[in-house]
Amino acid sequence: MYVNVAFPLKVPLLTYILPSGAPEDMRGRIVRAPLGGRSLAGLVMSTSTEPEAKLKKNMREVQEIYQHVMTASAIAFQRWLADYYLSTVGTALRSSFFEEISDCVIKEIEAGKMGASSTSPGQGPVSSPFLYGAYRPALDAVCESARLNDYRSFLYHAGSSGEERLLLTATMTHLKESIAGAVILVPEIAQLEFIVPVIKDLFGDRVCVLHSKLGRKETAGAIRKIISGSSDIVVGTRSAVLAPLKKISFIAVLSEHSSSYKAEEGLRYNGRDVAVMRGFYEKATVLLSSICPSVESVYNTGIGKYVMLPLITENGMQNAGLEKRPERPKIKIVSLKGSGTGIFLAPEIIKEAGNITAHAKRFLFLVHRKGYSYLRCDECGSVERCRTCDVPLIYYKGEDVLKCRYCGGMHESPGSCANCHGSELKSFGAGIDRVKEQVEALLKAEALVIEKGRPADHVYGGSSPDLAPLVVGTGYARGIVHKKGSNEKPFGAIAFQNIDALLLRPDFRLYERAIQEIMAAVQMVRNDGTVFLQTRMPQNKMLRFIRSYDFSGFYRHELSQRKEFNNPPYSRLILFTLPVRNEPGKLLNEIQKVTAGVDTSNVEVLGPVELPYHSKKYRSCIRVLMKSKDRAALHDEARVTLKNLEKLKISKIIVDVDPIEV
DNA sequence: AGCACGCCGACT
DNA sequence: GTCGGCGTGCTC
Repeated sequence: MYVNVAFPLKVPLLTYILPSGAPEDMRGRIVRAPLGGRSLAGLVMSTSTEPEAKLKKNMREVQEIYQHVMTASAIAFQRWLADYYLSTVGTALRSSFFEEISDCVIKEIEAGKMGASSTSPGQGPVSSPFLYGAYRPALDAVCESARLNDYRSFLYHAGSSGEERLLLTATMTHLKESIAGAVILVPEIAQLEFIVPVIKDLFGDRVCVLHSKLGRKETAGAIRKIISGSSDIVVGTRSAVLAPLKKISFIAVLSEHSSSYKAEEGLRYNGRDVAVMRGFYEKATVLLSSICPSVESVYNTGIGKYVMLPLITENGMQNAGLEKRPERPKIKIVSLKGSGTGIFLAPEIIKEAGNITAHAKRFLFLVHRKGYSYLRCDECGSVERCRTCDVPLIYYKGEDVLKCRYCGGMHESPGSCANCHGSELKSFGAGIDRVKEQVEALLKAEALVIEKGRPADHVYGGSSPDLAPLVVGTGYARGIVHKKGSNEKPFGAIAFQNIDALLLRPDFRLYERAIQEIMAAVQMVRNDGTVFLQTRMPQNKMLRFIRSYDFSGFYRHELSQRKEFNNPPYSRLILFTLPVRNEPGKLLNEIQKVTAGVDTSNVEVLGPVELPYHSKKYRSCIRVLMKSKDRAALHDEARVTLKNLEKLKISKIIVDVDPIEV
């Protein structure tokens, strides 16, 4: 007997001889085997009676055989993971806590105390059961599927993140007796504090938490609980979807639209997509929910891949003894069209900000640019740009310097235009510092600035920043300002100072991002409040859909656009990025030769192109984007292309299947 | 991942 | 002349 073993390394499966007397059921077991000069734990992926003849001579023997850690379906899932993300099983295993698993298995064997521990029941539900009546149709659909013990995915478009959690807890309460293994995903660690206590109330000690900020020991502890069987309900961020549960009957993905589910290093998987596939392999029910679902997911409900759950009706809420769903905040388009170039805030918004703060409520100005402004030559109209990245440089007034947002390069404030040597360089456009300046001048009050990388040492009028009535911030302000554990909405109103900055980027997903960002802002505003969208293009179709919460109009229009330009979800993308250290001329040529070999009957190749790369070690990067309607053909061509690129041996290659930022 | 092999700069 | 830098290759 021979075994094909995967190691948590970037190596293919290796074949070993089994010692006589080894058990028959080797697949899914951990073994220890010699590799190079050392001995390493690996996973038996398959067995064979007759290996390739040429290997027979130098084949080595398995040294130690341990227990099973994976079922046949878990192995199939690992193979899919490696395959789909154009990687190796070893790399997939490494992302799937294999090292922690093998450590734990080997340690426990040595200590001689391996055995199934008993599971303790939870304390029972604490949330009032009558609430769940409102969710009846959605709830019934999910529960019925779960009881069938077969794979199905649902998409729930919730009215608020509270509703998302409510359907989840309702489902888990109803399925309490039948749930055997569950994974609940949230996009960011901060969200865990809202959901973990609720799930712990239901399932007690069966719950464990898994996220990337846990230390080595904590991760090892969580993995030990999971593989020993004492914990079968895992709540966590992206990586929790790979938790080594033996059985999974239910998977939930909250805020499924979030780009945080996409891994940006290592195996670049999308936690939401992996959740769906894991559900498929484990015959689990998958519940995706969001206050603003991704265009992909809505498309998937259209083609029958997911089931769209019915919204909670006003009627249903009344029948359940609930008050009518409160009014949502108003979304108002404010035109800056025709205003002077030095005006960054419409009088209407300033007036409302004064009004809001006068009533002891808070007002947030969201600004999507850093620093003070760009600099433009008054003579020739050219904007100061970064010499290496060719993006406009940002002027920081306080420090009197120009910085490149891309490479971080800093330049002394120039006295004259780089283009025509004109001496009049004027501020143009507004960043967060310039908006703060204008807010303070117009409202004659101090404003708090919240920005990533800027210490929050500013204490407003002697009290804590939590109370500052006027706040100017980037999107980052969301995480900071939300009061812990409170259901109260932090703001009376929010203004997107320049929504056009979100609508004019060269990315086919920009409208989707914009609506998601606006809906996230809506969640932070009191129901009687307003979200202002300041724009110089008030007739923009997307803004008009968003203003009236017309989601179906939005998705219909967006899908038709995606179809017209053959963008996802109507096509699939695979992106190769090759960072380069010096002049890429020659390399570019060689890559050109590789990509020229692609069979373009089904697959489109864009590039290679040289682009700036955000790193000190590398000067730039070369990108090749492959695109196709046919997923299988795309993967086949991409696999061949990757092999040929690897043959060049000039650079490391970053492979991104289903990239988000293109 | 580790460990070997291998080809160019500062040292006894 | 050697010691050692870490860039590429291999591990059943």
